[in-house]
Amino acid sequence: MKTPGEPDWAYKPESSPGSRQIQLWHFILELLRKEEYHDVIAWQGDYGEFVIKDPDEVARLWGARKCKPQMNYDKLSRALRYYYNKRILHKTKGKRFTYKFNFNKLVLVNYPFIDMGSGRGVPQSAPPVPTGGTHFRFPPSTPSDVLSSSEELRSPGMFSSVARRMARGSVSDCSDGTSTNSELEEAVGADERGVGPERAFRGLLPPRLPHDSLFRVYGGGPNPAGLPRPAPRVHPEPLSPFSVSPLPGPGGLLAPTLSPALSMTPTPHLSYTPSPSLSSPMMGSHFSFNPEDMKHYLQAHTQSVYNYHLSPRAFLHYPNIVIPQPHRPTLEKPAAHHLHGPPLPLSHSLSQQSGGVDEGQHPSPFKFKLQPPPLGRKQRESGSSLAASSSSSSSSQSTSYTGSAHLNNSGPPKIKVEPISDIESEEEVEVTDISEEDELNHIDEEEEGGIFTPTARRNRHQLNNHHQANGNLRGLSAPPHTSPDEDDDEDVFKTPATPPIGGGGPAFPLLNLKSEPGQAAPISPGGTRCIPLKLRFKRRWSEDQKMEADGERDEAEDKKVRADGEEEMEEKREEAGRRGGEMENGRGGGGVILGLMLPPPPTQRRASSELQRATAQLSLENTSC
DNA sequence: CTCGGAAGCC
DNA sequence: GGCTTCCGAG
Repeated sequence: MKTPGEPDWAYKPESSPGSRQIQLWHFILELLRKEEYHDVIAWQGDYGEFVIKDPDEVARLWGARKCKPQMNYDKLSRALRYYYNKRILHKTKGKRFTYKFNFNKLVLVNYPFIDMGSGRGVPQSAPPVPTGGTHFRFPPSTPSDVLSSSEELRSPGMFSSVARRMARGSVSDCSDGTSTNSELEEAVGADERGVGPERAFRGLLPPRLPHDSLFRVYGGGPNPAGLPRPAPRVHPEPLSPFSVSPLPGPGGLLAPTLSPALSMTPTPHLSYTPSPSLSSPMMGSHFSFNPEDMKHYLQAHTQSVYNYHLSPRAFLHYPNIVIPQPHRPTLEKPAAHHLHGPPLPLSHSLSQQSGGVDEGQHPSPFKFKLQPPPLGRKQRESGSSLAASSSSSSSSQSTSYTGSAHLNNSGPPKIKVEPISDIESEEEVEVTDISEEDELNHIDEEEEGGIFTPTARRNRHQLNNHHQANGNLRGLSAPPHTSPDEDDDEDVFKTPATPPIGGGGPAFPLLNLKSEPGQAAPISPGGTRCIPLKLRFKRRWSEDQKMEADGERDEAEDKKVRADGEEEMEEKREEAGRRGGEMENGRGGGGVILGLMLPPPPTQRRASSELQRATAQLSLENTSC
């Protein structure tokens, strides 16, 4: 029953956050969102960056959760390091016990309603993400559930069901599973009574939203038009890229919960953002839920980090959605700008692209897995030889975009956009094919989204090449040369977005370019590859910039604030990602991930708090062991 | 401290 | 697959 494209992992219950087999990163997220543990581990620094203040304690907690009394930081950190290759995390160099989630590309859109931060304390660095496992329990535990998951989304029941699950408590104890959680429980417990989780959810969402509704919600529905939102981008700190969720008000149904990520997304440059959002006075008139929005939304989900092991599938299928080719409406500007954000960040690009391509075709986009192929340093070093060959060859086919993308990026980071065509193929390919071509794609993916296919793995070394590839892509073969090193990896992380200036536009826009006719008609039908992407980008970019103006500025500032070598790069990318999430291949097929778009920081998360509480129960630790 | 290979467990 | 455990190296 699973659709062809869907990856197995999507179904895996075990990996789900709430499941017994909680994964370390879920656990970390969980701890991060609990105020109780702020002394032990907390967000700090920029996006997704967190510091383990008390390594031993974190290890202890982890050990407790996993019933591994022997756990210690050394081991835990090994596990964390293990995520480097998966692109889930990376180390913040120079800072002890400091790691950073790769939210950049990963959009946490899924499970939007999950709010992350419970604590108000949540900082700045906290991602707007749903944190922790607690919340996301979506992943069905059983196959049947899985199936249902999709249903859940659409049906009214979904939330409730979710809530129920949550209520049960995900954390299990080692022993039977029945036990509840200890520490957390208490904390949460009290609140919960007041509002049951279910209630909370329901409150958030109207009981029976058709899926349409949901989307609407996300899209813009949330804020009642009137919410006065604080200035969206107030964000003052560099740290808070993720801003906290913008939740609308308390009563809001959804809003809050709904993905902050989505809503927040500034998407400045998405030009055509559909922002239906209410808030904008201009458009406020009616928000109609556009297919685009949905699309965006869906896509976002697709890409979201959480997809990792969660099952996004649900989102995938929306056959009906047809995306018009968008184009950027210049007019509105993303109004979203501010607050609400439609989900779009990614989408636009995606939508356009995918719209055409993907969606229609395959619903299941998610092919991407986070795992990248890690090569060991050694391997890389030694491996260089291998790498060269395959990568180069593959490129040729890639569609124009790909190549173009590279070109653009060539400078600094490498970004790559997948070609649409590839995408499709990719889906299938992912696992199976590994032809040379694929390799390129994969590589690209890695850079962008961090998705890796098996193939990629093998050729990790090739990654080294990618740089070259980028340059060469269009061309074709990449020269062998390796420049491995950690930098690469990092680059990879960063890579995704990179827009030159603020706009991430360029890179992503590639896609748009395609679709956008209005502008410079950049692409001529046939020769996409040949076309001077740069020019296109440039134009596009300029437009975007105009549009983005506000948003960008902010971001720029943020960047300034920080300025660390690498980090800067990353951030840039990140930003790009956010803004431009567009680029990534939207098609789902590929797995691209996108940047998350983070939005401005609204602040409220009251509603969310309820959720949190509800979820809180889930518990972090089981003492039962 | 941090990294990552290798082996092993579930 | 996702760690856990151990460990040598930087």
